[in-house]
Amino acid sequence: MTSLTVGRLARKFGLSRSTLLYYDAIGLLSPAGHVQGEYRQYGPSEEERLEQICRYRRAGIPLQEIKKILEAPETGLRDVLERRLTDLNREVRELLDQQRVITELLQNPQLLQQSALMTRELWTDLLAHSGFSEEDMHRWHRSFERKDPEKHRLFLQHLRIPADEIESIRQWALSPWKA
Amino acid sequence: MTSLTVGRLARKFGLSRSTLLYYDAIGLLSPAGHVQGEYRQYGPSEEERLEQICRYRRAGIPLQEIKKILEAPETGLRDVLERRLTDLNREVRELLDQQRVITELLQNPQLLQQSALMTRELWTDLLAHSGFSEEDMHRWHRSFERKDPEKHRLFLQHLRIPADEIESIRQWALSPWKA
DNA sequence: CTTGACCTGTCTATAGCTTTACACTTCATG
DNA sequence: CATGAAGTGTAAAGCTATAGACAGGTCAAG
Repeated sequence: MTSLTVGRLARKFGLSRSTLLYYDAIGLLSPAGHVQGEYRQYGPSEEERLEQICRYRRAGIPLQEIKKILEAPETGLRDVLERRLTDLNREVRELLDQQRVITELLQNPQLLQQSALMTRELWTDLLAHSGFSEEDMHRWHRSFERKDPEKHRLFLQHLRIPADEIESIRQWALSPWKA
Repeated sequence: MTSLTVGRLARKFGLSRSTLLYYDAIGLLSPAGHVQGEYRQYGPSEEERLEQICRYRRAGIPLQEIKKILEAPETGLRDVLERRLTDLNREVRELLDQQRVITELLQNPQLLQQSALMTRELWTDLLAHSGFSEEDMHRWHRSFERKDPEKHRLFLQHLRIPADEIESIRQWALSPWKA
């Protein structure tokens, strides 16, 4: 009798109890036999179903779509995945745009409303502290350089980096990355 | 009297009317003088404030944080931007993970539950149709190759690409990108 | 004055949960 | 068998940032 109550199942899958209750409420994953007032019992087939759900959720598929997929796997799975891939592309672009906006805000002392002296140390500290790996930085400088070389140059100047070093950074930005 | 009603202001800033109504409701941007039942009138100072709001919104800052920033610009702006940058980094990574999950799902015929013959044509069509540029594909193959070369090889095999071509694709993936 | 287009304020709904509330169960321990 | 901790049930509200429905107001043309 591999049968689990809601809390155990939640822990087993790294979800919260509320999440499973919610899945039950919307009819996405209901325990085997569940009468009013008694504990929910999830069997092996529910576990399998939940595994599927998690897989699709990790792909960012909305719960309603997951429901449809599990009801009729043959119809529309391709479509759903394809649509999600399209959306993902747009979302990634949007986030990268936001990164750009923030970095522009950060390099604009007027907007910071304090004559913060933004030096290279401050800048690299900030980015490192924000979880940018060296490679991330390389990618960031490269896209900056390619999108608007002049602005990139001004930005580097703003960080009080000497002219010759600016040039080498710009070269580095355009070169392939090597760890 | 450069005074606008809610709909006009919304159009001027490319927002929806509901958005401005919501900003009013949460006290983020309220029209100059507004008595119950009468039309909202937004003056020039409200427009300026809205401009700020949009700027921060484009950076993905939550409305509550924007409110705080506008109330006391000197305190915490740096912190907020820095936090947002951290979050952005995580979010981008999550989306890229989702892309990976989807592509894994798509390359798994069992999960597609139809013996779809995934050829290279299908694959590239799919990605192109999903808004991937050539450079995106290059980046994708590169990260795949680096994260798990063997899996990448198997995937290419799965697309029925001949062995010699697979090798050249893997080389291409690791080489720097050039338009 | 009436028609119609285009507003407006207010209220409700959306996704995907999380949080809170409170009473009831189960189970290991003493 | 009593006790306490940890778990469970249900129901409800809260969250973000909008979108949409709906009844009524405004205004120019005819």
